Amino acid sequence: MKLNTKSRYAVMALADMSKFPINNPVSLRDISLRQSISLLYLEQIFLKLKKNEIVKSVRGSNGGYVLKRNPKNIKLSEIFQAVDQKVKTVGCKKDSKKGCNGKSVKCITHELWDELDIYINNFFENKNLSDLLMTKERKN
Amino acid sequence: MKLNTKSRYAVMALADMSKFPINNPVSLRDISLRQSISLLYLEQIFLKLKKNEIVKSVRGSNGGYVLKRNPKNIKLSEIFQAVDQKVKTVGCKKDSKKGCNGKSVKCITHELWDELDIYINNFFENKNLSDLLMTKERKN
DNA sequence: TAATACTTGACTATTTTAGTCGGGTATATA
DNA sequence: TATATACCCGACTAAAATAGTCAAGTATTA
Ligand code: FES
Ligand code: FES
Repeated sequence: MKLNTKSRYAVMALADMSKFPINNPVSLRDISLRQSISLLYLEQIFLKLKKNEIVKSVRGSNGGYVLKRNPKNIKLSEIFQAVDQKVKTVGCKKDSKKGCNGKSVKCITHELWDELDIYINNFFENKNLSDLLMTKERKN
Repeated sequence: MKLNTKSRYAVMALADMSKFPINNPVSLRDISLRQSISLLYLEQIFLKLKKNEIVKSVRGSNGGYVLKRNPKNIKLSEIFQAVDQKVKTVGCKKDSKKGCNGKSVKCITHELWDELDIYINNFFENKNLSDLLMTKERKN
């Protein structure tokens, strides 16, 4: 079980932004340099964050991205959803005839994975961006 | 975030076995048929379960695998460990010079992922095989 | 002695992930 | 108004991980 880079980078980048005064556009170039994340990859990620109303963009020189809401009100679950990172541990697929098809007859483990999904999502529901900032000294 | 088939199949197969009287060898062929899992893949999985003292094998005809302990005493965390499914959501690698290297300077999100890992592992620590069996009617 | 069933390492196809490329458009400021 | 900055967006590709197969066994029992 691991996280993909898209989600990790999204959280890293947004946490980076949260350290600056709100309404002050932060350019992806700067985030890219500070966090060592490919600029082009960041662009891809921020497009999704924008579509999902987490950030808004300011074009032109001196432009960048701005958090659309206070970090306190941005839950990690929203960020994950925005970058298409779903928590889905069940293995059943509607199409398959045999085994796990999750339809009429659920397999013996189906309920377990459902429970796990809810459990993990719960973690993300209860964390927001500003939670990340209030840990003792941080350098980058 | 998702689970790989190895872990899912391992849990499914062991849950399947738990339904039979202990000391009664269950052949992989039977599990394969009941759970629609490739026999050859199951063999691979059970090799690991055996090495990790979760099952023991009985060779020859009428042979098969037997749980080494009572299902009550087999935690899901052990099963996951056995099939090399680690929960590891941090992104840092020791080698990389820049960004997340998890050494002297941990990035702003490192602690978060550590916390998440512990949280998820906790779920597996507190579930055992027999927990899966005591849900109302189950067909397969 | 035939059939069953475990043993093991190596190999391969498929899918997913991570990241790049190219060719844009909008805006600020000099 | 020219130019640099920085967002916009779809398509593409390399690399890694996953899922599963193959081949060639060995041990045991009926
Ligand atoms: S996991 Fe849903 S039916 Fe098996
Ligand atoms: S996740 Fe460990 S340093 Fe970034």
